[in-house]
Amino acid sequence: MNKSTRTTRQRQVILDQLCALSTHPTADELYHLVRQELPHISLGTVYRNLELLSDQGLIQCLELSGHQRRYDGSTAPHSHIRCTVCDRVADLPIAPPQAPLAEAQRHTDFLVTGLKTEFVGLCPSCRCAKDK
Amino acid sequence: MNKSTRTTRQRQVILDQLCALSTHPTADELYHLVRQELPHISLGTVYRNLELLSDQGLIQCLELSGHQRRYDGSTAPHSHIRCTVCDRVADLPIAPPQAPLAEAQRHTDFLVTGLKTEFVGLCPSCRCAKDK
DNA sequence: GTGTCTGCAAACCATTTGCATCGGT
DNA sequence: ACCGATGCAAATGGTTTGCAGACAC
Repeated sequence: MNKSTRTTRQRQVILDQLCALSTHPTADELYHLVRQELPHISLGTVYRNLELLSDQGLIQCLELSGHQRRYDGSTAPHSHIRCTVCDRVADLPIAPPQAPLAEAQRHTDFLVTGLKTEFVGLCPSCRCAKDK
Repeated sequence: MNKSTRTTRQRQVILDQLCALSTHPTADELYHLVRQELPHISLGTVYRNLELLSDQGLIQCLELSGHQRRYDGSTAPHSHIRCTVCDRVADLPIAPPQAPLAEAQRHTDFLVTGLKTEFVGLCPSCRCAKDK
């Protein structure tokens, strides 16, 4: 049986704000946004709620190869692309590429359960900066 | 023109040890190994050399979704699988899965340059632990 | 001798945690 | 009233950096 959770104002605002965004913010970025509505919220609370919401499957936690964790309000399956220069992340509305898990399984003593993919590239502004 | 680099004993030992391993060690794991040969080496030196060697293309730096960076003495193209429980990483001697970069490009204003893939699963020992 | 590299220790930065208090139920 | 959640601040842990002395060339 699952632990019961309460609907606090903090949790609700965090979820609402995240779902209203398509920028895949870091915990800190979201913290600053939420603070405009709840000026006394603490960063620890943001972290705790993001973990809880993602455990409940209401949001998605993106552990891409960048330096900071990012969060996505959409839980529908889609891909992501990350800018190799500024680490910005965008959605890519195509299904995550499939891979031959069965073939992979033939080559390892690990139990193969999945594949994580991440497109990489240059975001519009880093792309322009580079052209100069 | 590239900055010149010197062949120090530290750099050589780090490279040799890493290439002799197939365990994809973290900087800290490698540090402890290297210390058996060079007891006074510092962790900072290990980090600096790993970065330098990977800039030179002599080793590969793995930024998988785990918590720590890992390093691979082999630069030949191959895949990796990561244990979701203990973060251990192993080689997978199959070519990295291809993806339709051109199709991805049609859906984003990023300049798509590549795809990073990472198999995930359970390593033999975490798999056994789970069976109990 | 020049300029890179090292060891050491302190700094950094994202994330986590302990604790007293608050507030949903 | 109970117990989960919060705010605060300190702790953690991986990685980076400043600096004075050491060493490769």
